Amino acid sequence: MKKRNFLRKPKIIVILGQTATGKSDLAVKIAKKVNGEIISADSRQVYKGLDIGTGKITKKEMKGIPHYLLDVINVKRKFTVAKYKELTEEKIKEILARGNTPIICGGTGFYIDAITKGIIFPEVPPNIKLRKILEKKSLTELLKILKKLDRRCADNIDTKNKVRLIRAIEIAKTLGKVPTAEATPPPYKFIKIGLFLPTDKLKKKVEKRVKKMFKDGLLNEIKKLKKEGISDKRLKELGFEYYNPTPETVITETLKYAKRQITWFKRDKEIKWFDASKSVIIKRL
RNA sequence: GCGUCGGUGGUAGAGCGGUCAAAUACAAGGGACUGUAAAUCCCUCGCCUUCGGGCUACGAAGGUUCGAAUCCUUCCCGGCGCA
Repeated sequence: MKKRNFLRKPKIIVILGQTATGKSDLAVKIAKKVNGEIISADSRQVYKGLDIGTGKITKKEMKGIPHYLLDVINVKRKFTVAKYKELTEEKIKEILARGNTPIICGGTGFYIDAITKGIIFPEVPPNIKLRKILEKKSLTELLKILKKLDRRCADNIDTKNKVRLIRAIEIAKTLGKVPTAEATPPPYKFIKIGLFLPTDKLKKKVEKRVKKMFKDGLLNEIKKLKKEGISDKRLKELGFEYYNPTPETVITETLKYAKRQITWFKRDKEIKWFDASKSVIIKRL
């Protein structure tokens, strides 16, 4: 009995899915039942000061459950998946050491996969200077550069995707070549719970949520960011909520994003999906 | 009422005798994704298809022409100007 427990991989609960489906709520509920501690998986909630626009959970809503990977960096700086992976793996270990259950909760599929599939990122941090130079070049120019550095990679890359081309060059320049995709399965057992809503219900939920966002002072949040010296360009990067938002644009953009999220999650067959409008869930675990 | 400009695919909007099922953008649908990921990129997008093509389409009906979204006539609808 004892032996089997010892050999079993520690369990980690993952709650993912579309925006506005109530992931945070569910995470807190589950955390209460299983001595859980929550790690956010949201590429924007990591920033301090992006609260209303990102729909960040409030202190009150946390109901005393510890939350991590929220507010870990200044908006002026840039966060990356690799950093996310590093910090999250650290947190997982800490939580497990305490004898609690880590719960990863969020909608950024790439971040979740980084943890869950153990993606190994080549150790080449972004080179802003280089990127600035490369950005001015055309696709064919970039491809030519990459071809010289790493023929094989150039033959396989999406030649129309500038962002990817630039990153490949960045890696090849420092490593000599671009390593093939790598991953090591993490020593955990992930239980993936996906939340979704039927289109009409999602729409209503998003509308409600966006209205509340404006009522809660999204515009003030933006004003504050601007006062802190955040440029328009940066605000744009932070998402459609942060650049000249109106309730209409935010609603339609959110819905579009929700669809893209589904495209991402669809290919992960380990996810167990639940209709968030039907309040079943929990139980075993 | 007269004059004038216009009516094009889900929307906006090109085309103004053949190369037009109709540029482009957006919306929609599908997909990719290994350090920007709410990012970035790709495909499909009238109907049918044995993927060669076939059929129906640019407000409506006629007409001119070998050939019309494109020219003419009438009608219907909308904007503007004059009464």
